[in-house]
Amino acid sequence: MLLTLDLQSDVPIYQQIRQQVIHGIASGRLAPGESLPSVRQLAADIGVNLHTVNKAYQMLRDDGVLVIHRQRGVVVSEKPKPPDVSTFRLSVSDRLEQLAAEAKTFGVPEEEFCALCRDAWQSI
Amino acid sequence: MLLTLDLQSDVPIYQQIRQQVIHGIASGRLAPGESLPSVRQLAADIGVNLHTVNKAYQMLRDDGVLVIHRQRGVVVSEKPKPPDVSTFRLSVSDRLEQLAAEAKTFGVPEEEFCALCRDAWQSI
Amino acid sequence: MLLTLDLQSDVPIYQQIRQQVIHGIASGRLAPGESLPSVRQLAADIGVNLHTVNKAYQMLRDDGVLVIHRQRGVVVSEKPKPPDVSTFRLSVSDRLEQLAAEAKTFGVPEEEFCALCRDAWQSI
Amino acid sequence: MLLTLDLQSDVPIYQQIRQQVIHGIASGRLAPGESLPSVRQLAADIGVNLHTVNKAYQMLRDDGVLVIHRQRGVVVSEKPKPPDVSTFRLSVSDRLEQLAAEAKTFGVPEEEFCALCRDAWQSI
DNA sequence: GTGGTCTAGACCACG
DNA sequence: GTGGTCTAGACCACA
Repeated sequence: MLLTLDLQSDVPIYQQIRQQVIHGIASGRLAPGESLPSVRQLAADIGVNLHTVNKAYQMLRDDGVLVIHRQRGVVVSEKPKPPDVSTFRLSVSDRLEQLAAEAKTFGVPEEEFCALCRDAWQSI
Repeated sequence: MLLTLDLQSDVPIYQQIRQQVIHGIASGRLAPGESLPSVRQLAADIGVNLHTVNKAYQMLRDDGVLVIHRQRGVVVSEKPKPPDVSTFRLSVSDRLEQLAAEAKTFGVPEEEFCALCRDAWQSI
Repeated sequence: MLLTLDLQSDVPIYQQIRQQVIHGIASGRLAPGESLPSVRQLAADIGVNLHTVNKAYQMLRDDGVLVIHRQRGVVVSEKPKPPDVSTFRLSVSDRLEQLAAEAKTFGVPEEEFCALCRDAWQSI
Repeated sequence: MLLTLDLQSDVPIYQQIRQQVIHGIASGRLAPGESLPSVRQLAADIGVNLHTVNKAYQMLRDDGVLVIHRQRGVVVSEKPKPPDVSTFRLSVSDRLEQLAAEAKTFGVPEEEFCALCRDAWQSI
């Protein structure tokens, strides 16, 4: 498992870690049941503080994506499910609508936007 | 023009203002050439700090969405164009991919994601 | 608002803070809409680190008990509701059953246990 | 005797063992004088570390729930009594009050809380 | 060795 | 001045 971080980005590091883990699961590079490096290990690997990694792991645990196993360490959950499905859908819809509005304002036609959406899914 | 802000949100207020202006333009509620309230006016209307409104307006100007005339005030640009089209496309693609990965991880199938994308565009 | 902490307790400090805020709300000493001291202020008052207070505040925000207002600071939510009501009920039931089992094992009869429950509610 | 452990829970395993033994006694599934598996036996059965089981047994012995004979092994005490009755009552009251405060804060009315208490006792 | 908790001190975004 | 983020280093509970 390799994470590519941009320490100069305005996106918080723990968010980047969270996103990359989610992307890894979506793409299949991280299989359910697979182990992730320990907090300390990952922190050392990517050169950030252990608390930063821990925060990302905690968020992913709250999201139901990771399971913090007392002996087996950190593993990918078998069935990642958000705590509240309907809230999750609304959140996705909101962010999509905002993205769509931005695209439309800047002259992207509907067909192209839909094409971008399909491409995004495919490129995972 | 009515802005609905959520002061309790973790999204910065200036971002909310920016998003709502963009949404207004995308939806047609704000036509090109139309005037927006001055920084002072809007700040007073929605009860936020001058600097906050100013920051949002500056960002929208940098995005090519607003034109700020010394005398005619703040007006919606005739043809909003991002400073760098290819950068803009990449940014949209990135955010879409991230959204798609999140959806996929949480069990949303591809067809439903595409449907959500279309709905998002329609509901603008 | 006065918090009484036991720094020697095995209960984490941020848990104690959380419990006392909840107790304060239940007892009416903290009214909805009322402001709480800032993270730094409270940390200084009770002599703990700011991060410890922050963790407690974040948990209470996640529980819907507090609202972190961008300008008004930290205030008690108008209608504290757990994110998932049914999960909350189950959690309370579980903890009650465990408590009941402990009481029964140590010879507390049913009537007395129920009396203790009523007393507990009354003494809030 | 069957123990159901949740290795993913944030509750320490030795606590889970302790709770389940207490619950077993309260429910009558474990009768006074009945034998429990040895530390080694139980550890092997449920697949945890020796020390973990030992810690749970020691706590239960300190609580007066188990008697550990060098030859007869581990047996359920005839009349489980906490070392200090008044301390025990206070502890139960404290935890009940905390639970009640939490319930009240999250909108559970008094009658329902009392009903939950009765249910908890019945469902042992 | 693992994660959980706490401390101390720092910089930045926000309003 | 507020909370958000990150770092560094420490101790402890758990297994």
